[in-house]
Formats: sequence, structure tokens, C-alpha cells
Amino acid sequence: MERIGLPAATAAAAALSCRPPLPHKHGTCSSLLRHLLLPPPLLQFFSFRFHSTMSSNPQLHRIDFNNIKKLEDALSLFDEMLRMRPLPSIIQFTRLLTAVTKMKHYSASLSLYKEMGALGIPINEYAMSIAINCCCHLDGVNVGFAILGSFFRRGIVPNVATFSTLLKGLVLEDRVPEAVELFLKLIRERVCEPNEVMYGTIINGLCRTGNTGRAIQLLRLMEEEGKCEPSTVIYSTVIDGLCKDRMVDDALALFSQMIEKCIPPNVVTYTSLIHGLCNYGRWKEVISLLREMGERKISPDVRTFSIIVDGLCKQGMAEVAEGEVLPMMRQKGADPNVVTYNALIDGYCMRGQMDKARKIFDSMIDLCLVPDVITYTALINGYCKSLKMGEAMRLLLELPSKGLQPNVISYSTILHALFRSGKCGAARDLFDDMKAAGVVPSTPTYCILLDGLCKNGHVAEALSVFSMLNSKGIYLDIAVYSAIIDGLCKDGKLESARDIFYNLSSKGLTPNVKAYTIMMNGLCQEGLLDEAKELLVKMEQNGCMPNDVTYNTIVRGFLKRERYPEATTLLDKMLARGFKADATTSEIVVDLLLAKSQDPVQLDMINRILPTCKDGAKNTDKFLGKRGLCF
DNA sequence: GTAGGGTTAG
Repeated sequence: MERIGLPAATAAAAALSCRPPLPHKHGTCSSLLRHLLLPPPLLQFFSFRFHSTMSSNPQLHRIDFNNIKKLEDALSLFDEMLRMRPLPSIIQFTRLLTAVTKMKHYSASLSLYKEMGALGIPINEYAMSIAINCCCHLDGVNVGFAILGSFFRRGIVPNVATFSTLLKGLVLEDRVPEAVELFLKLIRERVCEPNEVMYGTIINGLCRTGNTGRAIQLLRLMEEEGKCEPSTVIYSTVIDGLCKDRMVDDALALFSQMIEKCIPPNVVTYTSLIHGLCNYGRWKEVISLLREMGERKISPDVRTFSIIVDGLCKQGMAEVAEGEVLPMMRQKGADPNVVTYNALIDGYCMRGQMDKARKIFDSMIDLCLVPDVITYTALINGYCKSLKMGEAMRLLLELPSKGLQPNVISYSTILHALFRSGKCGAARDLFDDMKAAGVVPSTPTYCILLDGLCKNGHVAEALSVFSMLNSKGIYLDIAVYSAIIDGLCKDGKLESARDIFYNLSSKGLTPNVKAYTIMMNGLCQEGLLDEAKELLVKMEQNGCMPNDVTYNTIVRGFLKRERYPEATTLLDKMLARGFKADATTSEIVVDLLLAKSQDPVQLDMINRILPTCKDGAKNTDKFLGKRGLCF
């Protein structure tokens, strides 16, 4: 077994130990690790002999593993292999297992593996890694560790690939701190020298859990160590992590470094960057990256294009996606698939353009693309937005007949719409149906439920559900708390609302701009304007930028209490930041105008605010027109 | 030509 130098272990520990590892939720792997230090038993010698006698089988050259397309092919090939004499070698069997596993038939692969063991075919560390991989996907990584333990007894020595599989298993179960701990232990106890794949697994785990900073530390460590240079895959992982953390410019900077180091980007690298840029509507840069891909002879694939389609649709440009990107995809041989069509359908549905959405849906069927639960959920969302609740409900009920099960988002979408249209009874029923169907409500579902109850005047009911969820230990995010705070404020229970708001940090939650605005609104309603103004300062100090809603809320608060000079100051700030008065604020100002105020401060304010009343301009005109007034 | 790591949807 190869050794790793102590400086690497120390540096890796330093890079990763800034956060203490979480306590084990599912037992420990350390006892298993002790087996690693046991000397390999003699069995290995026998298995080696058995293995080498079989590998001279002339028939194995005829076995074509590349032609396996279906599980049945693999199973019949397995039977055929068992009939061969002498038996094909373990290498041939592992190739078959690989084919089955790549098709994601993990339980089938595992049964074949067990059958091999029962037939006395000598299992090696390659087959074992496959089995562990399958276990990780089926019953969890703990079963994988059990397999590892069972093989110490049979003298098979796990290697860096085996451990990478187990690390991946931990990552799959969101047990990243444990994965990091095991990784460090493997280095510290010199069990195996990490290679690029192993680093890649940990770096991916860190990126997936939002620890991109630590991932970059590991990347730098790899570079400093120089034993295994981070390649395209590692760089792509970190670049994707940065993009997902909304740090697109950092991602672009890392991309430049990658280019400088002559590490060639691939379609995945570009796809991640394009995704990051699409989220921010940085279309010019998207186009220049596409051009760059062309220069490097890297073809964007259906995923790259689908991301662009989705980005355009999310920013209200479904027509551009349909009219320009789709034809381009066909022309480049990256035919749109269900994901592409779902994005497009969702784009039209979000704007309530159901006729266009239906047309896309029909063309999708014509192309023999099979709509999935996401397609139907997009349509359900569209009908909800167009207030066609009957149609939405009909689709939801139709799903099982299409062989599809509505998911938590399908239900939550309708639940949201029912509450919004004031149909609390139907919403409660649907929530019960959902649970009866075995669909587990998510945090956003609870947010919709509690907010819906509050907004429809059932604050007491919302509070009792809220405390029930709390007592069950169900995770509730800042949005759920905001809904409750808003409900309490509107129910005249400012004290309780304030209490919850100022204790958010004790729940590990940080108020966001919406939470601050809701609290500010509550304070304004009760006339606690100075406290509201203090909160505005405080939120900025805490790095939370107020938005147009925040400013409108507080300006309105001051206007309603006729504290015009302060309202004017706040208004100036709002305008300076490029925010406009919304319709409600505009109407209050118009009311002031109608009062024919002679107060110079008021008049000054009216003159400032009116030109900014873009949203409310129509209303304002109507309002004034009705009274025979004009500016 | 035996195993392990990276990109897409509501």
C-alpha cells in the first residue's frame, strides 16, 4: 500500500478541520477501519491462483459487453458465462457487473454478485467495490461498510477506489462531515493515498453542501502537493459549486486560472458557467461562452441548451427560447428532450399563456416525448395562475391514470392557489389527501399552509399547527417564521410577533429582506415608526439590503401617521436607490393632493413622488380623472 | 477493454 507524507495529512486536516465534524447519526466507521491494519490472510493467495487459471479462457474474447442494452441481455449473458468451461475469469464477471450497474439495476447487480460468491467465483476488490456501490444506492452506505467488514475476514484488501465508493455513499446520504472525517482518517493513518477521484468525491461533497470555500482549499492543497493535479473534473465541480452559490464571478475567475494552467474545459465546465450566467440574465456572456466553445470544438449538448431555454423562460422570454434556441438545437443535433419542453411549457404557464403552453405540450406528444410529472405540474401551475382551479384539479386527479404520481410540488402548487382564492376548506382537504397519498409535506408546503391560514383569517389555527410542527421537531425555515410573524401582526398580536422575530437567531435562522419588511410593516401598523426606522438601519448593518417593498412599507407608515418630513427623507433614499413608489403609496400621495394641502413639505413630496408613480400611474390618472382634477 | 468522482427540470 502506498504511503502519503505527513505534511499532506496535516495540511488536509488544517484545510478541513475549521468546522468541527457533526456527531454520528448512523453509527461509526472507525471500528471497521481498525481491520485495515490486519495482515492479509492466506486466502488471497488461493484466489489469485484460481483467478489466473481461468483467465486463459479462449471464449472470453467473444463476450461483447458493449452490446448490453437491457437487463435481460445481461442476465442471459451471465447464464451463458456460467455454462462456459472453464469459467470466465473474475475480470469478465466484473465487466458484466459494471454493465448492469451502469444501467442502474443495482439490486440485479447485487444478486449477480451474490450468486457469483455462492458459485465460488473468487471475489476481488473490484467486484467488492461494485457491490458496495450498489449497496450505497439501495440500502445505504452502512450496508456498504458491512460488506467492507465482511471482506477483511476474507482477505480482500480495500484500496483507494473502495474507499472512494464509500465516501461517495456518505455524500449521497448528506453525511458530508463524516465523509470528510473518514477521508482525513485515511490520510492520517496512511491507509491509502488519495488520488484525484477521492479528492473529487470529497470536493463534490463539500460543494454540494455549500462549503465551496473548503472545496477550494482542498483544490489548492492538491496543487501544492503536486501528487495528483486537479484536472477538468475537479475544476468543473468547484466551478459548478461557485455558480450554485451565486458566485459567478468567482467561478469565471477560477475558469481563467484553469485555462492558464492548460487544463482543458469540457462541455460540463461550460454548461455550469452558462447556468450561472443565465441565472443573472448575463446573456452577452452566455453568447460569448458559446462562441468560445465553438472555437474549442466543444459542442453544447441538450443539457447546455436546456439550461439556456430554462433561463430565458424564467426571465419571461419563452418566445425567444422557442423561436431561436429550439431550432438551433435541432440544427446542432442536440434535439430538445422532455426537460427542454418542460422548461418551455413552464415558461408559458408562469405567464398564464395556457394556449401556447398547450401547443407546446401537443408538439411534444407529436415528437413521441413522454410528458412526466414535471410537465403536468407545470400545466397545473399554469391553470392555477389563470385561476382555472377546476382544470388544475382535474389534471392532478388524472395523473395516476397516466401512470404518474403527483409529487409534493404538484400538491403544493394547488394548495397555494386554493388559499389564494380563499378556498380554505378545499385547501385543508387537499392537504389531508396529500398526506393520505403518502406524499410528505416539505418546508415550502408548511409555509403555504401556515401563510394561507393566516391570510384567510385563521391565525389561531395557523399558530396551533405551527406549535405542533415545532414540537415534532420539523425543520421550519425563515419563510415559515415570516408567515407566522405576519399573521400575528395582522391579528393585532404585535408583542408575540416581535418576540418571535427577535429570537430568530436562537432557532439558527437569519431574517431576510422579506422577514424584516414584514416586521417593519407590523411595527408601522401599530404606529411604532421609530422602531421600524431603527430596524431599517439594523437590517443594512446586518448586510441585508432593503428592497422596493421595504421602502414602500416604511414610507407608507410615515405618510399614514402624517409624519411628512421623515416620510420625505425616506422617500429620497428610496428614489436615490432607484426604487419607485408602488400603486398603494401613489394613491396615498394622491389623497394628500386631493386634500389640497398648503403644507410646503407635503407639496414638495407630492411633486417628487408623482413622476415616479409608474406602477400606479394608471390608477392615479383614473383617480384624479374621476374627481375632475389633473396635474 | 475489471471498480470509484463532475453538468439539466417544477
